[in-house]
Amino acid sequence: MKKTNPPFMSGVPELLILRLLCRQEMYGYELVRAIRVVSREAFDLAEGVVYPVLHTLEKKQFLKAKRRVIEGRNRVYYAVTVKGRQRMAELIDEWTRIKGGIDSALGEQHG
Amino acid sequence: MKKTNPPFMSGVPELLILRLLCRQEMYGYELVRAIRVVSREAFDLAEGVVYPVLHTLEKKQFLKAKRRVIEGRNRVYYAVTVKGRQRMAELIDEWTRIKGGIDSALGEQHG
DNA sequence: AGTCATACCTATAACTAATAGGTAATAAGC
DNA sequence: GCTTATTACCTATTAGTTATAGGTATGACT
Repeated sequence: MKKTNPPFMSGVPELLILRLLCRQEMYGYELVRAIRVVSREAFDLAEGVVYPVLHTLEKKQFLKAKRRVIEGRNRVYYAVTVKGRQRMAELIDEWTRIKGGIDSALGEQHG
Repeated sequence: MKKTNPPFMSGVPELLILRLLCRQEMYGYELVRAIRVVSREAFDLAEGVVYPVLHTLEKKQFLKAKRRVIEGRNRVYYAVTVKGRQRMAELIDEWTRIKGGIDSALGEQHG
């Protein structure tokens, strides 16, 4: 039995990754830890989540990958493209809209 | 080409439906319009979305269905069970956690 | 008779996060 | 020298959910 399709998580990994990479280039393993930090431990996305998203975003030309060897280690750094920035802006708009919709449906007593 | 799995929508129909039915019993067709209203037009869930969710929630015993004939029309009213209220509380907790995580990841400049 | 609104339903598709593995190199501890 | 932990990458599979696009039937209104 596997716990999949958890509520409210669709689009979240993509948004977090684009947001972090907009600030600075990073590699996958680094992103996994950064997501924990910037979300204040709200998210703890496994590598098995992050890497496939990176590959998908690269295929869609939202990211550009650069392979580098640092301290004898092979790293794949990702940078956000112009298309990627547009995508992030769209996602933030969607997020804002949906957050507003849910919160007004819940009413103010639920914050 | 079909637009499926839109970002940030997972869990949303379930939460909205539980929330509305917690206030009062409603039937599916009524829910479709109510969702538009309480979300201030942020959501416009089609009947093809709402009905399957209702059936799933009933199977999981989060809802109880009562068939009635009103003004010559057949309606299926749904009421939230105790289990359903617990489920809604869990969903709201999740929502709060995830909203907090995303907003702190985005930073305050994005509201 | 014909159209619109009401009221219910299902089959299919598309996608996506999560799990559970796997590989390989370096660093640290004993 | 050997073992373990950390770094760093990867993929196959599953499970489940929203969205679309249809369909059926009744009553109201023209």
